[in-house]
Amino acid sequence: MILDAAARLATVEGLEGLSIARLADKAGFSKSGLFAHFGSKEELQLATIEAAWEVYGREIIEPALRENDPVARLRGLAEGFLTLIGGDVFPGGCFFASATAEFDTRPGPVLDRLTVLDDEWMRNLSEQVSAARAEGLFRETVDPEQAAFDINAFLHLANERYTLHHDATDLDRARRSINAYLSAAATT
Amino acid sequence: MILDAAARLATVEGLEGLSIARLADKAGFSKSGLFAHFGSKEELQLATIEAAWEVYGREIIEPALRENDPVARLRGLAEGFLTLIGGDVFPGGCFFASATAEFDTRPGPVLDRLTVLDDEWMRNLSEQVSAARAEGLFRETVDPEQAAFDINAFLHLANERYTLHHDATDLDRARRSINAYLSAAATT
DNA sequence: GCGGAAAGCGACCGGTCGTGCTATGTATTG
DNA sequence: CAATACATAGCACGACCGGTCGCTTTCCGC
Repeated sequence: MILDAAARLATVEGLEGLSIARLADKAGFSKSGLFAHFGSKEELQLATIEAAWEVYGREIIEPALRENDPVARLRGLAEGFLTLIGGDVFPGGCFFASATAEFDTRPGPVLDRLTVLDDEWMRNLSEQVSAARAEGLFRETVDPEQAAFDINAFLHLANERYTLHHDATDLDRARRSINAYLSAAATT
Repeated sequence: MILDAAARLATVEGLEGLSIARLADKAGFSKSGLFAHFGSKEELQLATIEAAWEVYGREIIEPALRENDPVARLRGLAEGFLTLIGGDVFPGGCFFASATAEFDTRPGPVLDRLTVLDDEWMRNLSEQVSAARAEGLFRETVDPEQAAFDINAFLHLANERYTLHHDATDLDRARRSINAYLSAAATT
């Protein structure tokens, strides 16, 4: 519960800007009481990352991977992301986009973990493209990593712009672009 | 000169995380001496934004807009962005991507200015698409704002990933995607 | 050569940060 | 019932933050 609040707060104030005092206040603890659970701020950040990743796994990845064909899984990942962003779970937009933007020039265990999880997200996307190609649903000319890059690009910019303007138009733009992209990649 | 250093530093430490003391140290001034030039930290941030925007105008926008046909201008904007990102002017990646990610949940004059400049950047892109359509270079089915969104998405993700991994592959991915996109939009 | 404005400096303020150390309650266990 | 483990709170610390103040230096118009 503490970590869920931490993840939510981190999208607004940043993972580093999230102060232990404010988080403790939000969770109804004293500063030192909360601090005792984690040995350091970095441990708190790492635990917050895991909590956020669990949300993504539960809300996006697992439901999407339960679909039958790879194209549906791909659509599930994208739609799950856009739905999560459009909801109010993370008031400051995608947790990992915020955190990565903040830590991309701050080497250390936090950035390492964020990098691993971003790679895993990209791998999830590209694997579905590979599978779609293997099943003959996508053209052979479609490069899985390039396709993962493109789809992720639409999702990321939608997140940025929606966080900024809270206008669902930007989410729909990503939906339209991804639809067009998948249609162009399809064999039929 | 101070503001150029500020813009460079801000991409690494963040526009808010950039402390007056560290900037003064970097620029060879005393803290109070530097502070006297700006009435507040916010004024410093706003001045830094203007300095960074001038770099973008000089290095990307103006050269690109000197091209003859709109498609070349579009390519110029994209290539100018990727070249600037790939250079070492902004060690922490695109200044505006960093700053916007940091301030997107922090209302105030800084966010207002960032929003205006982002709109202007998007307008630059979409206007070239409109012009290309008007000159018969792009299909009538191409939506200028949607196209600007898509191209900007490729550029933004390339920036994120290049800042993270310093691997030129990500810049090339954006180049490839934009090339494919422009080819698909062309009438020929 | 001189006077005043401007620029730059160091010291300092109140506040917040992360982080230790210590005490107090509160269960659990023998 | 006593003793031990654990969760939480209180408090103080050093570091750093943005910001202020008064002093010194520098420079320019006369």
